[in-house]
Amino acid sequence: MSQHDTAKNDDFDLQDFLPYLLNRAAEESSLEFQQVYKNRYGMLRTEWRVLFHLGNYGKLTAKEIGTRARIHKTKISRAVHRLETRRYLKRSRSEADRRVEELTLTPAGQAAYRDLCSIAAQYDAKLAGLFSAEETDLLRKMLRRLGHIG
Amino acid sequence: MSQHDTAKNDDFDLQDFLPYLLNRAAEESSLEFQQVYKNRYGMLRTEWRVLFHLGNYGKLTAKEIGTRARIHKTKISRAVHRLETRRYLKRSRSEADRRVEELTLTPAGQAAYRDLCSIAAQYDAKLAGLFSAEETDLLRKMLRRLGHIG
DNA sequence: GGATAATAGTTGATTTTGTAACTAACAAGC
DNA sequence: GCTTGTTAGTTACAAAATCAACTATTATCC
Repeated sequence: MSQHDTAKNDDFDLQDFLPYLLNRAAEESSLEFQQVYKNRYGMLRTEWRVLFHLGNYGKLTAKEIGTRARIHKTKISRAVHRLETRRYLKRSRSEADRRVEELTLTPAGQAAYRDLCSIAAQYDAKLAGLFSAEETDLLRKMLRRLGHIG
Repeated sequence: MSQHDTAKNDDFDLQDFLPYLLNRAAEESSLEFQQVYKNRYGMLRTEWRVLFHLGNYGKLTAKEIGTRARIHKTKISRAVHRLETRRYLKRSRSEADRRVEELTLTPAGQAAYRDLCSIAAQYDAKLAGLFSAEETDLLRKMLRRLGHIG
C-alpha cells in the first residue's frame, strides 16, 4: 500500500473537520483584536475576558465569572490579581460569605472596558461584514449552540 | 453613573462577539476529540495535526506542514521530535537540499492516523448533525473564510 | 456542637508555548 | 570563489497554561 493510497483513506478531509475549522477561524479572528488589548493595556486574553464580564454585568465573584465564561479558577485568580495590581478592579470580601470576593471595576477599569468594547464592536462589524446579515445571524446562532452558550 | 448603567454601554454584548463565540465553540468542540488522541496515543494537538497532514498528504517537510496548517516552526519541530521518539514518523534528509527533512509516517503512525481519522469523522458527523445539511455547509464555508483557508 | 464534607480562592510544581538567537545549508551577485 | 542574504530547522530562555495540593470558610449531618 503506497503512501498515497493511505491519503485517500475514508472520504474524510481535515480541511472540513469542524473542530479544525473552528480553531482556525477562532485563532485568526482573535489575532487582530488581541493586539489591541495587549499593546494598549498590556492584558492577556483571560484578563480581557474578566474585564469584559465585570464591565458588562457589574459586580461578580471569581466563581461566577469562571462559570459564565468557562474559565478555570486558577486562570481567573491570576487574571484578577494582575488586573488588581494594575488598578483596573478592586475586590472586597463578601459580608455574607467570607470565602467570597466581590469584584468590581475601578473607574480606570471602566474606561478601559468602554474603550475596548467600542473597538470590539467595530471589529465585530468588520467580521460580520464578510457575510450577509442573515448568514451572520445564523453563524452566531450555530456558534452559540456549539459553544453551549445561552 | 451606576454599575448597571455601565453594563448597558453601547448596544454591544460579549455574548455576540464573533471572536468570543468562535473561541468558545472551538474549545468546546475540541474537548471531546482531544480526549481521544490524548488518552489513546498520548498526543498533543499539534502532534495530531502533524500526524494528520502526513497521513493525508503523504511525504511532507516540516516547512510545508507549517505553511498548510499555520503552525509555527518551533511547534512543528517539537511535535516532529516527539512523534519520532514515539515511532510514529521517520525523517530523512533530502538529497536535493540537505537543509530539508522529508517526513513520513511509520506503519504505526499510519495505523494511528487511520484510527483517529475514523473517530474524527464520526465526531464531525455528530457535530454536523446538530444542524441541517445546508446550514452545516454554510457554516464550513464561513469558517473557511474566517480562517483564511482555501 | 463537633466531625466531615464541600466551596472559594490561592499557590507551587510541571508542562507547554512563544520569542529570539542560533547552526547549517543553499543562493545570488559580483 | 567569496561575501551577503535567505531558508530549514533547532535550541535556550522567558511567559503562560495546567494540575494538584493547599488555606480558609461555610454547610451537612449525626
